[in-house]
Amino acid sequence: MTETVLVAGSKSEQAYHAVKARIVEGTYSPGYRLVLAAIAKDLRVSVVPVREAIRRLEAEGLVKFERNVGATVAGIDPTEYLYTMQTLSIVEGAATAMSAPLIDSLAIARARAVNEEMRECLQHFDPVRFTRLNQDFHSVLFEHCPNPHILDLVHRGWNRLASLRSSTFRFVPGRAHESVDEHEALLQLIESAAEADIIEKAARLHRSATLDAYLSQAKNL
Amino acid sequence: MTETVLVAGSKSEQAYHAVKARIVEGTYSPGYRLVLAAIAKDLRVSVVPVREAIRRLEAEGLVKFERNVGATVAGIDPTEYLYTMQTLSIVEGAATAMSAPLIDSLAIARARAVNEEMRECLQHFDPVRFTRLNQDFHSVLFEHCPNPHILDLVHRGWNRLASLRSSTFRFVPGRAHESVDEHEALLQLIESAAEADIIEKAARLHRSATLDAYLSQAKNL
DNA sequence: TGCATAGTCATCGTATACGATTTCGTACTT
DNA sequence: AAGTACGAAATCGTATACGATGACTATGCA
Repeated sequence: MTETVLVAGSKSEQAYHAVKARIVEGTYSPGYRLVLAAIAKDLRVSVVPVREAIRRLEAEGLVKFERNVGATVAGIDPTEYLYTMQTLSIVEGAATAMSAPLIDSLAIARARAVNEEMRECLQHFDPVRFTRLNQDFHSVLFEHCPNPHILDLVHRGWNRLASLRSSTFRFVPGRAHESVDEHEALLQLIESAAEADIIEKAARLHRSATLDAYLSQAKNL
Repeated sequence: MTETVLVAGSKSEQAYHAVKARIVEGTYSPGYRLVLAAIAKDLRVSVVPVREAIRRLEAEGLVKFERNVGATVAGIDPTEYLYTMQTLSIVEGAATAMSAPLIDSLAIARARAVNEEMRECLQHFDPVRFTRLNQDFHSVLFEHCPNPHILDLVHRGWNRLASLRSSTFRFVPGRAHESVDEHEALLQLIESAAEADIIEKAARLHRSATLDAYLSQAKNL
């Protein structure tokens, strides 16, 4: 398995994807200090493309940047988490609703299969695996969204959440069960070609509920 | 009046704001070819900070970038316009709804005053002025949104629309009158502390209606 | 002993230089 | 006359180099 991506195009691209990957997979955990020279040496490029990469990641909110000081991996303080989830609930809800009429029965079946895997996963609960399946499931639902801007916003939201090291469900394991049920309900709405409004609201609430669970959990700490 | 901004901080910042300003105010119109060296010479800096600025603008969608070819001011082909308006309808609707409970009566009065100006403006219709007032009006409504991510998305949407040279209402003057009425309706909803759902839907429809008007207009060309 | 200040080190910010790629124009061939 | 191929100019991409800024440490004074 080659470490460096082959199709990388420009060095800036390479650097961008490399750093992003390390953030998402947790090699660079929140608060990690991103030193340009060090990354450049590591990737065998000069600092210039690395700078560009960092700035792009900053624009996506994965990295916090301070002039003349440096870049750090954006922490997920609880406030940020709230903002991100709230934003995602809105854009993902919209994306799912817009996507729904375009989802064929094959894709529905695929999503349902993933959801069944999630249900099985409830037995020997593994939050990390569960979270990845969760993303897979939702991807099927919103990926057909015809508006690329909205789709992009959804992706950005998921990316930011991914930089939470492991998983939302580590904090709120109780949500996992409900989550699976709500997924099935969502699928049935889509199959029955429900109104866009209805689907949007369901998708939005599904996410808000996870956020609420997290918040009431956090309050007890 | 000094041409260069004083608080500009880094050269990258300077370049970013300078180029952005020129795009928004129309000095660089859509399709304009942004040549790094030329801009750098013009701003008395080297190309490196200009590159960074361009990349940031690319991330915001104001600039289209092609490897080894160059950057151009993002055109507003009708499709892009549609996507942007659709996205804006969603995030602005949400922002307005979240903002609504925090708007005090003073701000309401201010918004109403702006709307009255718009109504007067209907007599000797000036699309550019009308559009600016329109932005002022909506700013009052969504600016209190407590979620900075969502607010940022709204601003980005408006910025992209601003790079339309003059005005939406140049194309759909018929919408102007209805628009003013819908504004008043929105204000009354907010004053009466209507449910967030209701406000969100109203704000969203208000924008979609403009989009629909544009689309049916465009179909006739 | 504690705080202030100066000096050094790490790191970022920008300029300049050169190599790589694309595009456009011109000349040649069919 | 039209199309293709070659070459030159324009522009981008990256590396290296140096200046600027902020952080840390050590030393001296209160």
